[in-house]
Order: sequence, then C-alpha cells, then structure tokens
Amino acid sequence: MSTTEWEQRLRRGGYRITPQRQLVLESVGRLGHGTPEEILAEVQRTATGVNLSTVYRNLEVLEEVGLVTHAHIGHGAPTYHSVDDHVHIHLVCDGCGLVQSIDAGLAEPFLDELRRETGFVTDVSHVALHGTCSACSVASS
Amino acid sequence: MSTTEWEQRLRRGGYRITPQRQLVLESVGRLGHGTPEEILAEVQRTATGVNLSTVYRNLEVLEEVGLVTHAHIGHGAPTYHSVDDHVHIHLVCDGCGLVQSIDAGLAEPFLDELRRETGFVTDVSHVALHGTCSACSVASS
DNA sequence: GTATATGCAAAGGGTTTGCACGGTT
DNA sequence: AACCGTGCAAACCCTTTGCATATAC
Repeated sequence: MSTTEWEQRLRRGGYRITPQRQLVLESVGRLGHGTPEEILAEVQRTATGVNLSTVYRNLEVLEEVGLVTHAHIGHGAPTYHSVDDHVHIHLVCDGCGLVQSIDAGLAEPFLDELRRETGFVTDVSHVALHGTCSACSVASS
Repeated sequence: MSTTEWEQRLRRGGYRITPQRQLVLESVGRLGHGTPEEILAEVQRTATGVNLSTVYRNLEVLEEVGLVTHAHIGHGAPTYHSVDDHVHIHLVCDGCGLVQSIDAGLAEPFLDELRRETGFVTDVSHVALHGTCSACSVASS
C-alpha cells in the first residue's frame, strides 16, 4: 500500500485525515493484530492523550473504508488487523484455550459448495472455529 | 430422553434437583432456542420470583451435564437449546442480518480433513459463519 | 445438619453515546 | 465559517460475583 493510499481511501469515504486516525492505522499495522485496548496502548506510546472511544470510532471508520478488518477469536474483545495480512482461519480449543491458525484455503471446497447450494458467500476468517485440539482429545479419551 | 434422565444426569454430576433447574430446562425445550433473557421470561411465566443470575448459573450447570448447549449467532447474547435438537450451522448475513440454518453434514468433508491434518475436532455449530447472503450479493454487484 | 442453590445488589468487561470543545477542510 | 472529530463521562448490554438466606439432601 503506497504512503498515501490510506489517505485517499479515507477522503473518498468522506472522512478527514487526523493524527488519531493515522496513529490507529499505524498501530494496527505495527502490532499485526490487537484488541481495541491493545491498540490504544500502542497509540499511547506516541500520543498519551488519545481516548479509547476515539480508537473504537476510528477502527469502525478504517474498517468501513477497507483499511482494517476484525475477527472474533475468543469470547472477549475482537481482534483487529490490517487488510493486507493473509487470510487465515482461527481454531480455538475450548479445553485448553489454544489458538491455532490455518490457511483459509483448506476451507475453499466447503465454502464453494456452500455458495453453490445457498448463494451464501462466507467470510471464514471473521469468526474462529471452536472445538477440541489434538492434545485435549487425547487427554479426555 | 426419559422423564427422569435429566434428574439422573444432574445427580451424577453432583448437583441437586431444584424447581429453578427444572424450569430452566423445560423452558429451553419449550422455546426451542433462546437467550438467557428470553429463557428467564419463559421461566417467569410459571415462577415470577426467579432471578436472571439463577438462569445463568443453571444454564452453565445444565450445559456441563450435557442437557443444553449454546451457540453464538449474532454479536449479542448466546442462544441456548436442548441437546436433542439436530445439529445445524448458522449463517449470518452481515449485510441484512438474515440468519439461515443449514445441515451440519455439509461441512463434514472439510471438518474430517481438518481433523486428519491437525487433530482438531470442530464443534461447527458453536459459532455462526458470517458473510453475505445471495440477496445482498446481488444487490452490491 | 450441612452443603449447595437462590435472590439480590453490586461490580465487571467491552462498547456506545451525548455533549461541549477543538481541529480539518 | 461550517462541519467533523475528539475527549470526557455517563450509560449501555451482557455476565459474573459476594453475601446472607433458604432449601435439597
């Protein structure tokens, strides 16, 4: 993404360029992924005065113009990340809490069939799949 | 499920049989599915004095002994249902909010492969898949 | 009789909102 | 100058917890 593409995306959406907006976007990129609280902490390394509600509002705006996305991994706060990260599915073990990432391509045949049968286009990275990891499966058998 | 199997399940888990417990279980069965608030409302049709926290505590107990399960459908409260209902996957359209149910069998090949490759046993009904329904796909193209 | 379950009220995490002020355009 | 964005505080939804009382065993 070029240095000013993010600015253009915001302007095209009718939004203004503000230091907070830029800091939130940069923090997400630097962290790789993070909850709103974690992103705030990263932002505050540069600008202490920034408020949590500003982070929330800006994550929403940045998501609307396609600069970030979020995924629900555990039961708590969602995780935000830059759009240019590669797409993966999260697997959460309900036994031990382990979170694994797998390539989203593994789900393609299933999602293609789903689309053929129902017309539903799935964003498989948006929510984690829950279940039992191999270690916990062994332990409980 | 026989008339007293639920009692035995609770006792085997070291739990007591209380009117509240019974009412919560029956309400879930009668509703088919519902949030804790909705279940409370159903319970209160019979017993006004029952408290929300009691519903939460009992849903947890009933889930532990395998009498109910819950699924996360929207962004709000989870939905509880009896274990004897047939397993289905929920599809939530992020465009219009439509919720569809599909048979969980459709995901079997994918989940089998996932299990073979990673050892992860997925409870596919636990969280809804998000995406775009056919109507919204057409509308945005 | 004793441990568990309940009701109530308070606190908790995560998120949104109303409002006045300040900054971008 | 007009409007959008911000900080702050309060409110919000959903859920959990501490405590005294009541109840199943």
